[in-house]
Amino acid sequence: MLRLSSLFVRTLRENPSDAEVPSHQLMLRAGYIRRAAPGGFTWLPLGWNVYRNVERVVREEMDAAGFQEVHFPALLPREPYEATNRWSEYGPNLFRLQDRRGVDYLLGPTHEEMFTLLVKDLYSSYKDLPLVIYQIQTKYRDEARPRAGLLRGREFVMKDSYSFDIDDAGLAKSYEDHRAAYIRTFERLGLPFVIVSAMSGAMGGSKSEEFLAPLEAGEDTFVRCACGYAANTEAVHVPAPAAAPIDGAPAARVVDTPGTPTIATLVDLLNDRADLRRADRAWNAGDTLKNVIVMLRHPDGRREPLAIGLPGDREVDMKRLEAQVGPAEPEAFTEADFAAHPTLVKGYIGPDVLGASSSSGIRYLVDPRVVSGSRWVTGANAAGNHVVDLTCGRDFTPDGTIEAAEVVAGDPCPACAERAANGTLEMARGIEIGHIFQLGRKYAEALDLTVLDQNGKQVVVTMGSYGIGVSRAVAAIAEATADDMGLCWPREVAPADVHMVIASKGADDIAAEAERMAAELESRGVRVLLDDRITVSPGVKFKDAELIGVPTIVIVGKGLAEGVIEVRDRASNERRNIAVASAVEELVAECNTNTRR
RNA sequence: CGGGCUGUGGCGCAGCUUGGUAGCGCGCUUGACUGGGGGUCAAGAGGUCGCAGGUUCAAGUCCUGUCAGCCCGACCA
Repeated sequence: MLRLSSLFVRTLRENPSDAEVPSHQLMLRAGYIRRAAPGGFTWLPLGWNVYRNVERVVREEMDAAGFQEVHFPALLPREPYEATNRWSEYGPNLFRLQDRRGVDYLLGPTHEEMFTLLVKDLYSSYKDLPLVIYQIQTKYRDEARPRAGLLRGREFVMKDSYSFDIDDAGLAKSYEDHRAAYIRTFERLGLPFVIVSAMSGAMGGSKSEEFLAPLEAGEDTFVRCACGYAANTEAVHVPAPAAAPIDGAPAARVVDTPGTPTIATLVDLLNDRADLRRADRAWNAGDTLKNVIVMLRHPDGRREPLAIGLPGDREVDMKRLEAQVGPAEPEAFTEADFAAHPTLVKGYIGPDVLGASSSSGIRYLVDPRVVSGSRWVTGANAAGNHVVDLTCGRDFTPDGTIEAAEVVAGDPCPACAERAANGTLEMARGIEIGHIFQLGRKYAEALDLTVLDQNGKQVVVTMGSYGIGVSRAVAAIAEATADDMGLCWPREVAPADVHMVIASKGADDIAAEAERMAAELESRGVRVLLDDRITVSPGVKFKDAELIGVPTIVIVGKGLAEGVIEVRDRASNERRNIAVASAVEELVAECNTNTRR
């Protein structure tokens, strides 16, 4: 039994000024956590209690799925990370340190290498596979900007698991097993979530999905549609409109458009000039074809220019672009680069000089909306000149398409488009609480993890990695369930089942009866947090109970004279009186309606 | 790493413009009253004003530097 008279906690009446998001504010105010370092938090008894419950649920679901728990050190040697290049690739986000002899170590940001080596150490036959092992471990990442309390720290707890399979079909199965286990886990945690497809980045065709808790405090932007489609913005495939016939399209003509280096100035000029005005409607930015040049830096250091053609009403989304061109990294096209490519006239770049076989030789990829037969106003490769009715497939042929344009609310939903429906996308924010990933053979190859197959041949193992942010999930649950009175935990993770308030001076008959009931509840497996403080007024106790957020609040007070106590549901705020005689029975039943322990 | 804001008892803040005894509310301690919604009264404890230089007879206040926190952006297996 927890007693508020002795519990190591101090609730705050006001929000600390350095906390912004609700979960952070409330967990500080209710005495669950204290900041200990930039991006590092101390768990106080109430917080640690909740943390352990979340961890227990995660562990139970992993075990139930047949995954086996192991535990690595957080302090790791450099060599394995050297083999996969991540010692350098991880960059400043990696916490590095040296021992007394100057030997390099790191604090593990994630453990793919170590798991791969462990399996290599022990296993060598296809008969040993499939295998899934996991750990619940403190991770370290030197985040440039820790924020929002537990939501992005530099030290946090992650459940990371890794699957090892002999072939792609096995990997797909392991992946689906994890997906199902994650769904069960988050449902038990009472955490609302959406599963969005994510980009696999440098890994090519591998599959990856994120579990996002759809909450404003989240850092991830995703899109969703009423039809159920949801995706990370990086993974959205823009539906291509139907190609238009080229025959009959008006001939392209170059027009003099002085002083129009930007889309806005160009559109204004088109609408102002009688000879250029459209008959059917005004010109808008979406009628123009903007050609953006970026420089790609390949892992080997090679730099390659890339031209991206997209409708003028859209910006290039750097995250979407990066996801497309990885492992190369896009950089700005500098003045020096322009100088090295004199055919490119800044502000007036047109498709004529773009493309692998053009005069510039620059690869030219366009937005999927630039389909054959579409007509555009675009640069004429001379300062102050644009070309109108330049028709794709007749006047220019791009080298391919690229998903690099920003996605905005109201864009057509790709899933709907496939079945000729017309749903539109809305933008939403989410907290990434889980990520499942078909890694493939990258780590197994780098670290030479092979097994013998049925034919006695060495084959490279294929892997998946799967993460749940355990400490982050605590904050996400707080965020998802809190209301304007305070925290409001689902019973499964709450620090107690019943918060019993003694609404009297204490040390009297009322207190004695409360003590008796609390003890009996505990003996029946109900976790009780008893507010037995004798010098604290009832109002303070009620406020604290609401702030602390235990799901059932029981008030033992003046009703006792009529043989009743009051029971309140923290979430719904419903209250009712129950007879003292049957109180324990009723409370036991109430606390078991949600399973736990 | 860029932009903005902020550092004054455990928490929230005022004081800084115009340099001169460090203040308020909450919390904490003691006592009395009160006892179903952060109650009342009285008496207390607790702060080298983020840090380091500088200007000055005198710096929380002015100047320079630096560190830290928060927010936005960049970054984020």
